[in-house]
Amino acid sequence: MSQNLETTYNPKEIEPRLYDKWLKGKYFHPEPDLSKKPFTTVMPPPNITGRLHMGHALDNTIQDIIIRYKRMQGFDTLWVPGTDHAAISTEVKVTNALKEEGIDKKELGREKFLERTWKWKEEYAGAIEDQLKKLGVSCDWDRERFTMDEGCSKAVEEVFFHLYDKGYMYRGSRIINWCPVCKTSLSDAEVEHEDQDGHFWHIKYPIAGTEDFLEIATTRPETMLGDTAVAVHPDDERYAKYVGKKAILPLVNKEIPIIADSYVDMEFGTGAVKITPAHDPNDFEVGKRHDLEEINIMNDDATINENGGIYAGLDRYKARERIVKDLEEQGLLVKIEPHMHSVGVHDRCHTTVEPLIKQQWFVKMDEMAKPAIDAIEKGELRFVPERFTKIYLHWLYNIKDWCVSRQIWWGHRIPAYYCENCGELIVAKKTPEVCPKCGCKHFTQDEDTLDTWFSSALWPFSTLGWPVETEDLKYYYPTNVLVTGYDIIFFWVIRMVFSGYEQTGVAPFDTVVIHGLVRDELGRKMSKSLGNGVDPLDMIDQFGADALRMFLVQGNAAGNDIRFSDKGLIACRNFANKVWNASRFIIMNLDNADLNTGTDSRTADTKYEDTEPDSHISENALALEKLSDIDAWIISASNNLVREVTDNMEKFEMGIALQKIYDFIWDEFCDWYIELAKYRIYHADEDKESAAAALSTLRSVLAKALKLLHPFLPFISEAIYEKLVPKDESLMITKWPQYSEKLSFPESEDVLEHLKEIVRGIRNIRRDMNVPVGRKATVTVVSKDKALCEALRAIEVNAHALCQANAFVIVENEPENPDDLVALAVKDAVIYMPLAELVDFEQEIARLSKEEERLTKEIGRAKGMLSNEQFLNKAPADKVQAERDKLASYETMLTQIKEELDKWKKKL
RNA sequence: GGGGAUGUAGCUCAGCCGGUUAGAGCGCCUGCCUCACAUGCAGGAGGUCUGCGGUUCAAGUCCGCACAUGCCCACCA
Repeated sequence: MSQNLETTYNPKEIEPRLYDKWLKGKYFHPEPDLSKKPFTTVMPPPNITGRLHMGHALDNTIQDIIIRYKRMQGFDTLWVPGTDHAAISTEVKVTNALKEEGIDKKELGREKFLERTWKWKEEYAGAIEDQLKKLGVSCDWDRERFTMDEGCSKAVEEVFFHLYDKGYMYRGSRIINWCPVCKTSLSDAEVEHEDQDGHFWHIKYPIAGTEDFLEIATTRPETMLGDTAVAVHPDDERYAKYVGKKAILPLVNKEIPIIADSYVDMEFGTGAVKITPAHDPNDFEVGKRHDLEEINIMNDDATINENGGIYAGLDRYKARERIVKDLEEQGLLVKIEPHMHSVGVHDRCHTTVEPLIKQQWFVKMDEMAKPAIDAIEKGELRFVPERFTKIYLHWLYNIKDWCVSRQIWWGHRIPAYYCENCGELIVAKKTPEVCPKCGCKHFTQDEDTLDTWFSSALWPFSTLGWPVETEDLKYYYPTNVLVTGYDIIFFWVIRMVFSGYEQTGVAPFDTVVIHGLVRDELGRKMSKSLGNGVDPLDMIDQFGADALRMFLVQGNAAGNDIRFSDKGLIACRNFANKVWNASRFIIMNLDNADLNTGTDSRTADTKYEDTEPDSHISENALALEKLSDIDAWIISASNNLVREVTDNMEKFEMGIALQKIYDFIWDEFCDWYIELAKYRIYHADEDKESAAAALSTLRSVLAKALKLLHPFLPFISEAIYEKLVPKDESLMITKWPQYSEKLSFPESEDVLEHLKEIVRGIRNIRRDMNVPVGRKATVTVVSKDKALCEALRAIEVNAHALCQANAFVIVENEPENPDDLVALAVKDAVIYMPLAELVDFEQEIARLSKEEERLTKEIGRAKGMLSNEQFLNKAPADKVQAERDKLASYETMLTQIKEELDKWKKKL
């Protein structure tokens, strides 16, 4: 069969048009409205280093779902988009791009390099914006920001001055992480630890004036060129006699002190440690305690410098080889052991970092960490899911000062100047006129720029205008929710929180919604080197933005990783198609009805959709129409759905909320309600009012479902809604439905359940007895339940399609010739089908026996529970009663089954 | 070394406050081109909820231990 295009939803035609419509309607753009409550979120700014990946798609989908939901709830919603300059990453990219053109960065010079990088920024920020638009995000593009734009730069400066004045920003010579490839310092957070196979070299250090040696063990023999002591534990009796003496540093032939320090672990290695204060953070601390000399033996590219004597000029690893060889030749190498150890690498380029002593700018963290810690206890900040609170607190409790200066060009330049004459440091907005110390008029600005996270830390308020007290800042700040991945809690979330408290006195948001990573089909991280990345735009192109969005949130609990699969994506696309077709059916029939009655049913209000307290809904309105039990059921079910979805949205359980909508639309609405309503619609001439009630219900319930669906699948829901309710407005600004007691009809739900079981029962009898599909049978249902009988009429009129019946009879009394009939008890009803029209006895006996077994088992279980004194005494009354009811109904059914079985066995 | 996560159908995953017969999608099997949809419809098979112990009238759910697999943090040379 060839595909009929009209019957398949085609997102490509619809999505761009609707996004334009939204933009033109300015629906994403709010102005502070004091009559409303604000709801604000800021977008984690994507780096301008390249295209968006699945992680961005996930992050922004979640934000869009939240923001669309809140917008429909009537909040004045603001979502601020933007991009991040991504200092080191971008500098590396641009440098490489230049290199390919044969241009050397250094030769090009700072100014020209920055010009070039700004061009890069324009290009990539634009591409990112386009990509986000394809995803359907409803952020306010009029307020789009960039971490290096004028306002954000102003904020950065302001914060720098503030911290400097307070003494929280200081310049100091300390041991820092150095990337020899990027040639810049790094913060601790930018260093990743990797376990590597290494070696443990045992080396003899002769003790001056004796024949003795101290045997030390090291993983980095090349650093011995910078050794300024050997340390042992103060309680170590093996070495006590040497403490205070001198060791002779091999190769260098220099005397260094033997000191005692409790940092040394007696159990580990030989218990004697070489101390290299300039190239190891621990040794640095030991050095400070013992006032040791710090000898830097490395250049910025990790080659050995002039302090390394004959090894000068060698790369650190080359030097290691030579040193080991030389030690061996001198008989000072005792042994080499294999040793696993953890090595710090730069998270951007994976180069092994080198601890070096450098003059850098630091932010003092201990005081600023305090309010960020208290925020949790005071309830001013919470994580969803909650378990991430621990990670957050753990980092804060162990926080160290933040090295914020970077030796690169792309970034916010540090506003510090040095007097060219006396070196006096002046922190100021502009180049100072005169040195207050020496009167000199010549200054040099600090060459360094700030860590990229320094500006992102201010993002929630810098984007709203801070430090200027703008209307936006007053109204929209503090923001409400922040959505981000767990991998960036340290880098970003924590720094925003303490910056928010320090600069604005409040937490920058109250809720942090954490999501996981998108992995590939095999559970691996998506990465460039593996080549397993999936481009979200490709997926949107193939399946539509709605399908991608749906895939990213469905069936996933908050904070858990997601495994990408195109099969999952196809299932989501199929759902979109299902919604499309159900809607097509409804709209088509509404149109037909209009033709028949001469009215336009679509412009009428959707009666059961808008359930605001003062709306037109009333008992009266319901009574006026010929609503059947089935209509009442779907209205009631959709009403319950509203409550469930809203509850889950409030908890940020978006996966569950979507699942409920999915189940409702597909299983309840399409598979049952629409099927049951068909006959009434097709036979409108027989009963106009009934058809009208069905159509009205279809339209109302669909409209409600579309609203609930909209935050998740904004395009298709809007596309259908504009056809269903052709008013000049957008679904995205309609009211979020509310649960209403008036639309709750629990009895109808029971009736429906019963009815479903009857239909399934009939289908099952047919199947078990191998009745050919073409063969119709007469079905008789016996029941004294009035409501059920009424509801059964829906089947009666449509029995041919629903259960292949050529006749469907509902009666109160048992049939006179039960022996000639197959019977199936379903609660208070019994289904009879004539034996002559069916066939297989054995199948029927098998079916009944299976049922008998099941019921017997259930009765046993229920009886067990009910004979348990403890259960009767301790369980809540309704649970006990529920169990009694179950037992009674099982027993009735079992009796009937047994009679049936006897009957069939006799026939055999 | 510390912290946390995960373990449920063949696969990928849901499962709220402990309480009907543990669910979905995909895959598989059977039958259907039924006038919204074959991106569909009606059915079916498939589960010792990792294991052990505990709390409870009642445990996939809460607690403890064990095992397995990811992850994050950490200065052991």
